[in-house]
Amino acid sequence: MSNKSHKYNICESCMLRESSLFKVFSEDDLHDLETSKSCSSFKRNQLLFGEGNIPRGVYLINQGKIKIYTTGEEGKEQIIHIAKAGEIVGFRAMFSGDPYKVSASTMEECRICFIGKSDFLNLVDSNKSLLNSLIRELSKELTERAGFIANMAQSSVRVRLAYVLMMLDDIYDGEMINMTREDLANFVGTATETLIRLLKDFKEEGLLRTHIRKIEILDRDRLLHMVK
Amino acid sequence: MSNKSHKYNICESCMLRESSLFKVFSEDDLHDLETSKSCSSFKRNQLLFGEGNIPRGVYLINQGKIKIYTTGEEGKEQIIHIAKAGEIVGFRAMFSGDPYKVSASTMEECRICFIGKSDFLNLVDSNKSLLNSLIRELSKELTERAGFIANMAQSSVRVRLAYVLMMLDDIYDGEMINMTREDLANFVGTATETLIRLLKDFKEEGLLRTHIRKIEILDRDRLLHMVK
DNA sequence: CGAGCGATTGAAAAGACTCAACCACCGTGG
DNA sequence: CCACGGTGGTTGAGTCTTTTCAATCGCTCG
Repeated sequence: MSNKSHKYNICESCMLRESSLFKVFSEDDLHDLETSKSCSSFKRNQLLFGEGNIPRGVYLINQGKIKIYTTGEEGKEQIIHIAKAGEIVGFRAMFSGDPYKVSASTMEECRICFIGKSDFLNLVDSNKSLLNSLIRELSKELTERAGFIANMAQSSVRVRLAYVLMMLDDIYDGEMINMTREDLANFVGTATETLIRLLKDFKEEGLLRTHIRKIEILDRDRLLHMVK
Repeated sequence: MSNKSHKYNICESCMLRESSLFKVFSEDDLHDLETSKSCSSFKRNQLLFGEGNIPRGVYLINQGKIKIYTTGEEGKEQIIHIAKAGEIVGFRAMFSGDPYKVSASTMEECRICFIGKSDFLNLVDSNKSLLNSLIRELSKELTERAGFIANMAQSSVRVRLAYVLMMLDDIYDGEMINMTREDLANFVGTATETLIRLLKDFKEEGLLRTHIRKIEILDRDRLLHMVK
């Protein structure tokens, strides 16, 4: 199994034009960008960047999902965020210039565009509305994260699971939630065994159905009610 | 006991010039700002804004500490952040225009400048380096928050307390940590009783000394070692 | 077919929460 | 000046939640 990813510059179906962040660009801007980005395919479980790496650019997700996580000293991961198609990953660290404090890797087959640091910074520098979009985006995430912190700090594992399932239901938007029990446990911040037991409870209560690696939400309202 | 705060526009010792965010301004810009801001004194436990309020401007802290927190349905608070002199509070929600998702109130006597929404937005609009500073600031907080989430989600209450004490030691910078046990518990995300018992343990291990409403860190290194 | 990973279950132990009571300090009004 | 009430701090005991460890099962891939 080769670890290399296939590179190609011309991608017809590139999300570039779809991404909310890049909506603000003119066709000309986008054409310039076209020449400076490089698209690649990634298999499942490939690392985009790791804690401590120096940021070299940003990643625009065309297809697939990326987990952003930190790694504890005992190797336990904590998933902080799951990025989906249209999102830009890895631009926070670029402004500070500091090494990454988190890692990012693919959770499924992905198609991703890479834009080098200087190209991206030029782009940002020449376009104030992009700056504004970035600020809005960051503010939104900061707010989301406040809610996440409150939930993690105060709630039982049961409620935390309900909360995370609601987040994932949004992220997977229509599709079934598709991740290993271990990843899910690393998102909720609990032991895999505890997670499995709670999923079983939820299943028995008719809240969801489980499949191999997949979870089907049946009663969104009741889950939401548990959380708030 | 009057609940009104004393308003005054001229404040000689205003932190405006000290704040890292406002370093980028010229004296002229600052002079303009001088006319549009209004400074006030606040007593302990006064609310700056509450969850659901519409943002009307930003708050620049001259003196004192502000807690930013969410309130659960059962009234339990979760402190997300403690802002200190020099920080600007409440500007995230301004860009999105959404109502506040958090509340802010004073933890001690405070002196605070208020800058109205339109004044602030004009300022930001006319000054790209301020935008850049804001982005850097937001990125930094986002990174901090990632670490906080990981800690809250994965660690025992004991380690979470150590982590929060380290944060507070930075925030109180030299001074003793000064907050009620309840607030501290609401920061760590635990019951007040549990917090008190752990503080007692830490005290017996020589890590800190407790006073009324105050905590004196004795062995920073060992606490830091518990966390990482 | 065998290895290995992911999922699952059971049982015991540890951790944290709840409830209930009590103490200590502080400012107020009589 | 002192009793009073209130807030904040502390302690104990019992209970529930969650973790840990150990073992088993099923499926997929080489």
